Amino acid sequence: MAGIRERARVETTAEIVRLARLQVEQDGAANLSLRAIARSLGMVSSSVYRYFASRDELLTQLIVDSYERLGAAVEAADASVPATDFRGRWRAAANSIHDWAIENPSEYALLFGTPVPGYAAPPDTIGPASRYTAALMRLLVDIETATGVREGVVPLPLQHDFDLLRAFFPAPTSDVLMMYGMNSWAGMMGAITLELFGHLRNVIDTPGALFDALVDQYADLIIP
Amino acid sequence: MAGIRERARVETTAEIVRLARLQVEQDGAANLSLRAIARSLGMVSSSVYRYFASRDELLTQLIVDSYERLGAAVEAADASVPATDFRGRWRAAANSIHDWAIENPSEYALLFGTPVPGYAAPPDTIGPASRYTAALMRLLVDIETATGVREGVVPLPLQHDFDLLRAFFPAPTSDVLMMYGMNSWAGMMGAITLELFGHLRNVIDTPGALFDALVDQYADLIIP
DNA sequence: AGAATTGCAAGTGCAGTGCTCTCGAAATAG
DNA sequence: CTATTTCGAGAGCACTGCACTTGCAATTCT
Repeated sequence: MAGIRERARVETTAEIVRLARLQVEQDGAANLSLRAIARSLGMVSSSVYRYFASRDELLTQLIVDSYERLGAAVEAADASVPATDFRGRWRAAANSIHDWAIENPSEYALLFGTPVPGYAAPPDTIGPASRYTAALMRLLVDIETATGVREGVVPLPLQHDFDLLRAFFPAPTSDVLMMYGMNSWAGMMGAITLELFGHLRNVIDTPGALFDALVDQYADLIIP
Repeated sequence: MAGIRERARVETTAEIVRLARLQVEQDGAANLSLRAIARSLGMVSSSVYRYFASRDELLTQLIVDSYERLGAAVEAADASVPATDFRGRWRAAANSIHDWAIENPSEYALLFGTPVPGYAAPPDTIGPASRYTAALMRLLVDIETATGVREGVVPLPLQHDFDLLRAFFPAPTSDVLMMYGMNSWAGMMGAITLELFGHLRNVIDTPGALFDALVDQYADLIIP
């Protein structure tokens, strides 16, 4: 059952992905090339096609992998704090995203940077892509379940959007908290993007401190 | 004095930039090529070097142009509202960034998306790059000049960062307002980036409404 | 009229890209 | 122990480049 062939396939696939990630890191996702991977693998280009049907399929694999890793990091961070310590959970989750981005800048860029021209993400990516946001959403649900529903109104079109989002989660969440969640999500991703893509240079010398301070402000927003 | 040559030079330069922008739009900034521009211009590649010393210089010009246009849009929006209507000014400025991004997605991506691999922005870009933020900063200064200084403390490292930033502006601004400004900036850019790069798909059907709602929340933050 | 600007041709020196097809050697399955 | 599947290699197809320099002639400016 082990299968020397099966094992070889797994290893080669992993090696291809590893080299592809390296290539994306150095030349950007737009210049990912199966031939170059084959070359550094000491293989012939056609052989790589035994493992990935196309360049785009390989790219999709890279994206899915990165989303999964980010999602796992957020889930682990969230789980590492007592479930009722909402502020701690929020801080841990937010920091895990920030840390992951700083440690894997090219992967963050692959997920949240400029889309690759000519590449359209297939539906397979939707699930993995929503893993980290689902973790954040569960935190919101937990907060409101414990502390009571928030009163307040959001603009009508957003009410509909939030209704659709709520459908995917066990306990409902109020419009206001969802709105605060959006605020925090946008701010968090914006701060990371600005930092990682160099827009805080000559502006903020301690981006880590800025991020922490922002996360605290978001905590005040989502936790009563 | 008109100078047929001078005029031709200006026109050709503009045409090169126009075609370059088109190319960036279609294939991404990483694949910007002087040869391709020369081809669509009906010129020979070496001639383009009479106008731009290198590919990177052309790219820099593109970036500077885009920053200037964004800056001009924000300044115009800010100026189109009575100076004392702070909420109106904030809304106008924020919306002008959002609108500009939606109307010029590839330019927004060029400025705020993944940095071009192998390209380092020269110092010439710093000035233009800070034009739109300077406009926002002036709004903050105006707000605090009119409504009084905010009390409150921010983490120590940020105090230093804010001190350096303040040095560039006539009237000082409180740490707290600066912090709220950072919050709004990050949130705004984050929301636009998420929308433009497709991360709100399957999440929010009315991104415009979300942006407006966020801008209102930021207004509550920066305007007493 | 001399100087500067511009475009062209040609060249240097470097490459590739994605993807398909056939064929033989090996590993597995029956 | 044969039959099937798997996989790498090689060749090939269709498509093309890229950045940047040099020498020369025509045009425009001063």
